[in-house]
Amino acid sequence: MAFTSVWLREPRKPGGPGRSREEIVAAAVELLDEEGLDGLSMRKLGARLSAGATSLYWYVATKDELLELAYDQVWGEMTVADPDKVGWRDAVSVLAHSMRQVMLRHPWLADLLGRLPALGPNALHVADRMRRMFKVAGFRGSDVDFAGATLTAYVFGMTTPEIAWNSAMGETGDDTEEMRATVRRAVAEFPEMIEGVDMNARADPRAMRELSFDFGLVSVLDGLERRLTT
Amino acid sequence: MAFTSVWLREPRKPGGPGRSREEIVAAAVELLDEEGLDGLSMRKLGARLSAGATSLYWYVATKDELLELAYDQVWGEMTVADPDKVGWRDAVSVLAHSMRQVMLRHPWLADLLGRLPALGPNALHVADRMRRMFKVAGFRGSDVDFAGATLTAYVFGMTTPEIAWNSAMGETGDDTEEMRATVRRAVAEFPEMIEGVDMNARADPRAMRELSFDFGLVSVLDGLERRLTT
DNA sequence: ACGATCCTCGTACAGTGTGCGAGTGCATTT
DNA sequence: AAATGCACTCGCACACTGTACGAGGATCGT
Repeated sequence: MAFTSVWLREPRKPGGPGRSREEIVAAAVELLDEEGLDGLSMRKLGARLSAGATSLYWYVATKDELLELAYDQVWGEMTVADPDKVGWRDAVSVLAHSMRQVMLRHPWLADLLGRLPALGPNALHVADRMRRMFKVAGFRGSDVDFAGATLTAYVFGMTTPEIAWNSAMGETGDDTEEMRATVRRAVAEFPEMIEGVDMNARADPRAMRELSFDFGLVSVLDGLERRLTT
Repeated sequence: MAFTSVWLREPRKPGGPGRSREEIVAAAVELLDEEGLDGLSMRKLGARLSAGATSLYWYVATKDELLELAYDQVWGEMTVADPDKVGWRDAVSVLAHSMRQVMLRHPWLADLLGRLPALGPNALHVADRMRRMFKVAGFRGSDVDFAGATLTAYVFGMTTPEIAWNSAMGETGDDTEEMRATVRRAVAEFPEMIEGVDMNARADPRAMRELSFDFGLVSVLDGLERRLTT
């Protein structure tokens, strides 16, 4: 059996006197936020809960299961609007921005996206609502899924490099003049690139990324809308 | 100093009598293709080259550097067309499909995308050519970068879950009836989702993903094109 | 023959996930 | 009250990881 997931098997009975799965997952998310995916180890997590490392294995079968739980936990932070009230374009747009914000808040999410199936209740809830949005928009049949896949692909694909950039820059936030110089040297032989690097040097990176995200989002929404009228 | 990269420092002089960086990187790519990102360890890679694990550290400062090199290596597999000959839409479309194919061929790529800066020569070459494509299309200023970011975001965001799905399904390729049943149980309480799952059950997954990719790609290209006319 | 330089690798250390089995405390049954 | 059983904790051990260090070998210019 190649395919397993926490969500496809019965959990242990809750309500016992010991620790709970919830607080373990909450602590895991905390630790992940503070130290990143590599910073989460069973021993460290155990220490944070004043427990032995192997105690956690009573509540969770493997570390991967724990990651699945933490993963779904943050899916719960996405805000989904009702397309019947605000219109499908606004609803989708709000969801897209919300996804981006959640990813920026939990940078380790990007690492998990490509590795875990999104079968948790929170992830399914978001997917369910998104399907509704695109049905309200007028999509039918497989196109509903296609449109949803396109939207999430864009958001994840756009935000993932943004996160990589943030963490590469470390805590300083902005890129230093020195490092911009070395990058310029690296792209020296690519004429088109030099232009781009020089342009970006004069701009506020954070605002630039916001602009870039909105530009692409509007494009994607326009492109999807066009599928409806033909 | 938070930011480092192989590409921003001088490499060791090549041409010595010993092993070369090239064959190490080539072996690393082989091993990655066969066993995935977790399957690559310095000891295993050393064994494959009939060398001690720590010998490799003469050519490469850390394992992360090696990954950066392997990463850029496969960027070299992308095929870039000349937009002056085939038109920008075709050129971009060919590149997008090529990116997807390369990712499917080297599934570990998806894991690295969010973690490494793409500063290698091959990655820069692709970025350079893509800039050209969008300039030929008519984009100016920052919009050139925005359009490029949108396109790559879509391709990576679409292909990454596809890879995750493939590897979750393991070698069987297709999803079994049994597992489709368990998934159906997981989504039982989300009305919109059930419909989607049932629909997909009757379709060939591989063809479906191809369709989905093309649907989104056309949408993105249409959306970008619309930015030009306003 | 003698360095110097390039290159290899054994050993060691701190860290990882987790299987196993012994131990603790509480609840229920006898 | 005693005994049984269950829920839970955790120390130890194993196989594995990346890589710092330093001792050795090989090849070359002189």
